[in-house]
Amino acid sequence: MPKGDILGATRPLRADAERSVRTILEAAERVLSVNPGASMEQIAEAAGVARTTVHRRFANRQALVEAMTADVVRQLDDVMDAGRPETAPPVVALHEITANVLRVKIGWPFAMGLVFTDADSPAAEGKRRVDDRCLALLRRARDDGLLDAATDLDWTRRVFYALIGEAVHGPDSGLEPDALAQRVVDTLLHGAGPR
Amino acid sequence: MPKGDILGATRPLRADAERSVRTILEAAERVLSVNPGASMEQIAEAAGVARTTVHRRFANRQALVEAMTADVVRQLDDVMDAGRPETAPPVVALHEITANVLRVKIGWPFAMGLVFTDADSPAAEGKRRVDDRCLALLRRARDDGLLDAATDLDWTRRVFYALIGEAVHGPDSGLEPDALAQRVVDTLLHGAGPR
DNA sequence: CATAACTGCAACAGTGGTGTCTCAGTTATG
DNA sequence: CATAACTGAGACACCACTGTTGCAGTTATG
Repeated sequence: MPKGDILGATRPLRADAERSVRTILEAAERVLSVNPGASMEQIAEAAGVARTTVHRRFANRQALVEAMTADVVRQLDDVMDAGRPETAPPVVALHEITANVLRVKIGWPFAMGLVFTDADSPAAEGKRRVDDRCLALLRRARDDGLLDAATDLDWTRRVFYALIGEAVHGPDSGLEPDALAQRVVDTLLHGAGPR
Repeated sequence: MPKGDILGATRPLRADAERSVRTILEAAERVLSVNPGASMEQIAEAAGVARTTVHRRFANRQALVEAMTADVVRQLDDVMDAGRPETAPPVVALHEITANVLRVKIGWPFAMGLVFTDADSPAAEGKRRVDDRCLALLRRARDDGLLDAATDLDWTRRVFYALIGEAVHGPDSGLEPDALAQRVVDTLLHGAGPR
């Protein structure tokens, strides 16, 4: 009775089962983002599915959560690709990537939170890859004179993440991702001081 | 058998009991900052105290957590007072307050996290007071030309909080609070762009 | 120093979540 | 269309945590 998706050694799921998995993942995100300690029962209910079905697809809570973070990391990878951080002009890539990451974060706040706090999650190496590409982009930005030459890139990257995290909170979370991205990038580059 | 500290209607605790309360609060912070879902048992163990004693002082988990957040909010109040945000020069107050808040946050990361995420905690009105004073300080800073005239103060405040939150993470959390504060304020005012 | 307060320990019932199993009914798929 | 996969439902044992009580021994305090 193979449940884990550990290294694709399992036969592919039937189409409806695949759909179940998706539904459960999305319901879990909705429920856990409101109450991180919610029970499997509550998640199942939100997914419109029996609790046993959840356990059929995910051996335990941890497996479910790991699937969520893995999914989000995959989305982040896609988003990075779409932004062409290695080739596009730094400002453009920065804005593009920011807006798209915001989109992901708005839809998956819980999973994103985990990816960016739990250092020892199985999605950690994927996160590191994203970090590296982000860092490389910032280095390009600095070489272009967009950032101060003395800037600590690691700190800058963390500030960047923090700004993204902050942009989705509060009263302006309903704004267009592009508008939010504008604000984030502007703040990252210039702060709140006079121009 | 009065347990709650609700509105000081209870007889003052004996000196050793008072000490117990403190020990438990500090142990709870230590344990919960590592594992937010830790059991009362684990907290009691970390405090070097029987589990029943924890329950004697705090009716339930919620009461314990609320005591922690209340304590932290009180510390924040003190810190704000010490910074004289209404009278001292804005730059000075900003730096002073940042450094002191960092000190609090380093020692009480879990409770601080709650205060700044849970909007409906009983410490909410205390938090709002802190928010207001912070906002007033930023307004003074803007009037002094320290911030751009068009700056959205609410956004700036949230960025300020986020930067403080970020400063205590990562590899530099061991730095002097003053050095961290320097970095936070500098980033808040100028961002990462060229000067 | 006498008393009241505090503590540890052991035991207890209650609660809620977890993970598993079976089975009957439905649905996708070659 | 025959088969294999999937689902919901009910039931089950299990477990960890919670919150309370009683009691015997210790400690602060007037």
